[in-house]
Amino acid sequence: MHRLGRRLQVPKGQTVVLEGDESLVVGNVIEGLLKLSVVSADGVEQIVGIAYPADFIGRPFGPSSGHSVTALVDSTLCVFPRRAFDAFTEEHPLLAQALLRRTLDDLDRARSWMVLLARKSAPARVASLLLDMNRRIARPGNRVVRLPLSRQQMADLLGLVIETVSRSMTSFKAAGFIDLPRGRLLEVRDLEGLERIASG
Amino acid sequence: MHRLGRRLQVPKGQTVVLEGDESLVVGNVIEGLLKLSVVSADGVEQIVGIAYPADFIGRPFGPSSGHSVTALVDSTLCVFPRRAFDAFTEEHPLLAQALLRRTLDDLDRARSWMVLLARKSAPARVASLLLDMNRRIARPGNRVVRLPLSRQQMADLLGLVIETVSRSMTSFKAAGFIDLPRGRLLEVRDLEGLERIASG
DNA sequence: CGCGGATTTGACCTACGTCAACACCCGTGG
DNA sequence: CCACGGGTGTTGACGTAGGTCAAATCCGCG
Repeated sequence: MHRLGRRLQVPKGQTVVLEGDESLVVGNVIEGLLKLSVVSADGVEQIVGIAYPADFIGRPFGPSSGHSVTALVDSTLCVFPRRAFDAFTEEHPLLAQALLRRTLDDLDRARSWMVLLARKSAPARVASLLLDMNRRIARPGNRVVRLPLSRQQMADLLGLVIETVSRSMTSFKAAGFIDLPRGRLLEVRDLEGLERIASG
Repeated sequence: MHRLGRRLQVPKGQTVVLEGDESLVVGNVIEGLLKLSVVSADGVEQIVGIAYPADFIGRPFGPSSGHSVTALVDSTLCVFPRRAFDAFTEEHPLLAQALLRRTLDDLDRARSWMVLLARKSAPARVASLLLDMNRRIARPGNRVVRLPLSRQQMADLLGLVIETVSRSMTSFKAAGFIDLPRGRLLEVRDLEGLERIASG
C-alpha cells in the first residue's frame, strides 16, 4: 500500500484540501501537524480537528470535503490520489477495516469535543487543550514544550476569542499551574491543578 | 446480513447502550428515534447525536462506547451481537465499506454540529434544529409536525438551557416564522426567515 | 535599532444562565 | 361536569462569563 502513495512535503500555512472541493488526495500524516477547519459566511474560522502524525486525512468516497486541511507547521504526508484509493479499498478489505476503526475513533473524539464546546467554561476549555497538547507533544526529558498553535488558533479551536484564551492562561500562570517563559513556550508545573480546572 | 440480525422493540426511554460499557449490540434503526448522550460528572446531559431510521448505532471493535443510546420514542431496531458482527465484517468487505461511508458521513455531521455549538447564537441554534427536524420528519401534506424532543432535550442537544430555547421559540412565533398551536406541535410558516436566523 | 505582528491588559457591554413565579395541558377521581 | 395535581412549558428580574473595542507591551526579524 505504501507503494501507491508518495511523500508530500507541505510547508507551514499551505492548504492540502479545500473546504467544499472534492478531496483530490487522501493520506496519512507522517510528521507535522495540520488543522481541519471550516470558515463560515461571516469569515469566522472554526477549527474542527487537529491531525497529528499517523492520523488519516482527506475524504474518500462520495461528496466534497466539509472542511479544509491546512498545515500548521511544515509537515510531511503520505498521499494517494483519491480515486485510486477508492478503488484500492475495494480490493483490500483490511484497508477498509483499518480505516473504519480510525474513523470510529475520530467520531468518538469529535463527540467528546462537542461536550467541551457545549458545556465547559472558558478556563476549562483552555486547560483541556493545554493538557492535550502537552500530552501529545511532550518528549520525556524536557519539561517545556513549544505550542504549535498561536493564541488565535487556540481560540478558533476552542470556540473562544483570543483575549479570553490569553486571560485564562495568565490566570493559570498566576495560580502556579503553568509557566510561560516566553512566546509559545509552555511548562506544566501542576498537572493535577490543571486537570481540576479542565473538568470544571 | 439481515439474517444475522433480529428485530428489537425498544420502548420510549429505554437505554440500549450504556456509556462506558462495551457495546454489546450494534445495529440499525428501523423506525423511531434515539438519542446519543453523555452525562458529565455534575449530572448535566449533553446529547451528542440523534439517530434517525436507517442510521447505524453502537460501537463495533475496540473499546467501550463513549455515549449512551436511548430511545426518544418507541423504536424498533435491527440488532446484531457485537462480537458476531465484528467477525462477520472481516468476511464481508462490502459491509465494512458501507459502514465506513456512513461513519465518514456521521463524522462530517458531528463536525458541522461542532461549528454550531462553538459559534452560533442561541436563536441561531434553535432555528437550525427546528429546520433540521422539520426537514427530517415532515411528511408531504401535513404542514404541522409533532416535535419528538421535549424542550429539555432540545436544550441538551444545543448546549443551552431550557428557558433560552423557550424564549427563542416564542420570539420566532412573534416574528411570524413559525406557529406553535400547542404543546409540541410546530408549523414552519416562513422557511426563509428561519434560515436567515439559523445562519446568523 | 526599529518595524509589524502577536500577545497581554483594561474598561465596558450584552447574551445567556440562574432563580423564581406562573400558565397550560391532560388525566384522575369526586 | 368540575376540582385538583403534577409535569411541561413560558415569562420576568437579575447576575455574570465572556465578547468587544482600544491601548500598551512583547517579541522575532531584517
